[in-house]
Amino acid sequence: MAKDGVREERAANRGRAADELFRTFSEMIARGELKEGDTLPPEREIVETYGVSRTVAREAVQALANRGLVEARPRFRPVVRRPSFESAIDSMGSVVSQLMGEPDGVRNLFETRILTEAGLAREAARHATPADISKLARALQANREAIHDSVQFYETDRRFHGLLFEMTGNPVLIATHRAFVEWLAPQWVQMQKLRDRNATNYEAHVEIFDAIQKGDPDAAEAALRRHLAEAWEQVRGTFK
Amino acid sequence: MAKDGVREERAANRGRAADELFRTFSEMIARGELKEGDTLPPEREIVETYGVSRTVAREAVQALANRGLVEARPRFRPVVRRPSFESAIDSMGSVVSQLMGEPDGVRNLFETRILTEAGLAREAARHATPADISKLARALQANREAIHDSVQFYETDRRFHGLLFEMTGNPVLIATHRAFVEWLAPQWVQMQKLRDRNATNYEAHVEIFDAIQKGDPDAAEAALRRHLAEAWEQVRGTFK
DNA sequence: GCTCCCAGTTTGGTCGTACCAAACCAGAGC
DNA sequence: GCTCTGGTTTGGTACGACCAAACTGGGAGC
Repeated sequence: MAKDGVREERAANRGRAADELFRTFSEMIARGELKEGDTLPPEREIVETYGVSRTVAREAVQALANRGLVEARPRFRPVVRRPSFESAIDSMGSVVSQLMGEPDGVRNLFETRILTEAGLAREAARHATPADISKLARALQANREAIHDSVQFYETDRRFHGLLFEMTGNPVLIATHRAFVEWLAPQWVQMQKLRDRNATNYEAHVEIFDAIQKGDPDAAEAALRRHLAEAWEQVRGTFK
Repeated sequence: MAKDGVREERAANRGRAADELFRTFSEMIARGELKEGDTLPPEREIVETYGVSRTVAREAVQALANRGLVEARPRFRPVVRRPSFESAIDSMGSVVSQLMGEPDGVRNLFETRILTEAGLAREAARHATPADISKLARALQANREAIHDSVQFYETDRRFHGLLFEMTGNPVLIATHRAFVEWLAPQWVQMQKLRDRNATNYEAHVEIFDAIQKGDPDAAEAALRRHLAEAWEQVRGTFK
């Protein structure tokens, strides 16, 4: 009863041949048969190799692209991208941007950022190496020099906060920072014009840095929370 | 007229008609024209309304489904799902599972969990309401009663930790917990058999609870870190 | 021999039609 | 009122065709 077997398999798969093809390719990528930078076969070749229609082949490739496992551009063979937490977070992008519509969405995300970064500040205060400290010092210096250039200040601000994430050497956290920045950026641009805030924010960074350098987790967390809470007030202010 | 609009737009974009359609629908969802639970039009109707081929219509719907904006099942009209952080994290699932292949992937993720949960433990110690405390107490009680049933213990364990996330009332964090559990679960099942560990883990939970109840953030964090670090050792042990 | 250009080929994107199977629906027959 | 039944709806799949842009190879011109 081969037919029944096929039908059963289909039923188990919710009846989608494309899903099976999708799984086939993702497993190939997982196993390393398809390495980063490799290209998928042309659609017409997939058709022939796997005995499916081009419809199915295309759907599978689209699914791979949607999940960030391959990068597909018109008229180019899809390129395999080894999945990173970055690409994972990328795939959330469009969904998250929808959530930003509601004020609570922004608030919740920001709150999460505060919690995460507060933890990182403590971590930094406890485990920062001299090399970490000097990196932070340099970022702080750059931040100070950019006080009168809001665009530049934004960059150096981002860099300073980003260092807290990078110091862990944990790609998940590094990707998380990128996500925070990317998702919250739209809320930020509106307040970039408040130049007088730059000096205040720089001072806050100094406080955080000092606490980390002294190895005082409580002070580091407190300073960071003050800093971000203040930033939140500014964001919320431009809302209402 | 709508037809001409669509065609013009496409000409400007030089391709990717499906992306246009995708944006059209996601904006409808964002604006609330399509509410949670509503159904998308049948594919053949989309074809007619927007003057595209069924290929394009299907691709757009598929993209919506991949992003978790709609839920599509064979032979049923796609149902609109208001994007939640949960669905966003869902869309990362397949990518993340690939990353778990590398030991570092698991470690990095677990490290992130420790950082997050340590922060939550502090938060709980400082801001837990009597209601929160009693919820924790009940979870702890259930945890104790399940010491001799590993499956049940796993459930109550999960619940106890989950409460730390839920206490914030922040859906981002709640979804994060679900993600941690889901992604790390495969590493967990292998160690469920170590029944003697249950008692140890329960004791750790008690420590955490006590610290929270006393309102001692440092103790709460320390207890939680000890607990998770120990769990990590167990996971790593089953690896090598 | 080298460069440059052009026609033919590859490849993804779109369209249209056709058919299937499961779910749905409405009316017949009891 | 109930069940059975056959037509309709709807998503899934298959072919086949055409387009536009990128790629390729080889010949024209220097």
